[in-house]
Amino acid sequence: MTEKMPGGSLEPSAELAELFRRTARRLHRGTREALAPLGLSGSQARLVRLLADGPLRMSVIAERLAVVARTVTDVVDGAEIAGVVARRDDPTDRRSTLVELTPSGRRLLDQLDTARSQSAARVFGVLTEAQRGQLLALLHEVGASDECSRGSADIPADTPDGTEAAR
Amino acid sequence: MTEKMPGGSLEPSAELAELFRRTARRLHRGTREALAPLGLSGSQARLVRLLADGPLRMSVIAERLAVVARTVTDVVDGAEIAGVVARRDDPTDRRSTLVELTPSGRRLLDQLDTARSQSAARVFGVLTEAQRGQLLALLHEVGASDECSRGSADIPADTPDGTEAAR
DNA sequence: CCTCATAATGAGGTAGGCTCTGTATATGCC
DNA sequence: GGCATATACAGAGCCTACCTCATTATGAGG
Repeated sequence: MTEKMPGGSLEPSAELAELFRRTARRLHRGTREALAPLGLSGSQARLVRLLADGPLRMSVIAERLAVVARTVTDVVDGAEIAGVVARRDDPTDRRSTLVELTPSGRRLLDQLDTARSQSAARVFGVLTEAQRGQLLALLHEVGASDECSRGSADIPADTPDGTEAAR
Repeated sequence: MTEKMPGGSLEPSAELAELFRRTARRLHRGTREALAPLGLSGSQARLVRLLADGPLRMSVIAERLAVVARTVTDVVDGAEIAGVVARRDDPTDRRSTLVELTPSGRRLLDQLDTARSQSAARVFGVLTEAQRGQLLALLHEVGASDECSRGSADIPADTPDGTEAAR
């Protein structure tokens, strides 16, 4: 199965990866176009959605968005400039900062949802309801195996196994 | 779980998009890590693989990689610096340039294949063979509906009302 | 007080795209 | 032959979305 196939045939996993890449890129583009009129980037939009339920600390945001903390600073910076979120001191810990939606950010929530649904539908709309369910289930399964390979917040010192240590 | 359901406005497509994004990112990371020891970036690796069957014109590469022509210049630049491809004049058309693998690039093909398979397997390995087939079929279907979003030619600009035009 | 951990951020980098502009070269047409 | 147009590439510069490393506050514990 790992032998190469002259003529362009690919192994299932590799082809899967290729197709995945393409589709993800299509989604990315579509999302960006849908978001452009709202003045938000994709990350900023995800941040806004994340804050719909209330203020969060930067570090919590990092974890939820599965990015390193430093990245959150930039995302929040951008969203703050766009006027959709605001930083506020955490009264319980003076080291940390809370990020919350501004009224204008809150008003955007609906549009964000619409934009996302529309751009997603442009890609997945060709599937039947049942197929979308299938795809969803498969992706959930694939995603469920993701626990130690990706540290949203670091995993600095002791990697238990080290199979993935590449930095 | 991390999603609330605001009146059911979270459609399956949107969740699909989110999951897709995450998985694609995981793939991307894995690929990059697998490629790092070979000294290639992901684009460069795709280029090398594309050239396995013989030299190609820049414009053809752009089409196959689904990027704009200008991007190919940079990818080829990088791959040329890495010593895995070389530019050559097209004898049949003095306007165009052919890109071909160097011997060292050709030697990399196997490793590239291995790296890709391994990193893809790390993500999709949790699925059964049948599930992978299912996923592949679904992605093919999704991808088949593409056609008009690539930035190489087209865009007939037939929406003069401007409400939806993002370009 | 001293030390260590944690929270956020400043500085700087990478990958992978994009556009707009400019410049050869080839070819069709008058 | 001369000119317009299409093709192919490159320079310059922008973007998103990440990353690492080092630094500054602050908190917690001995």
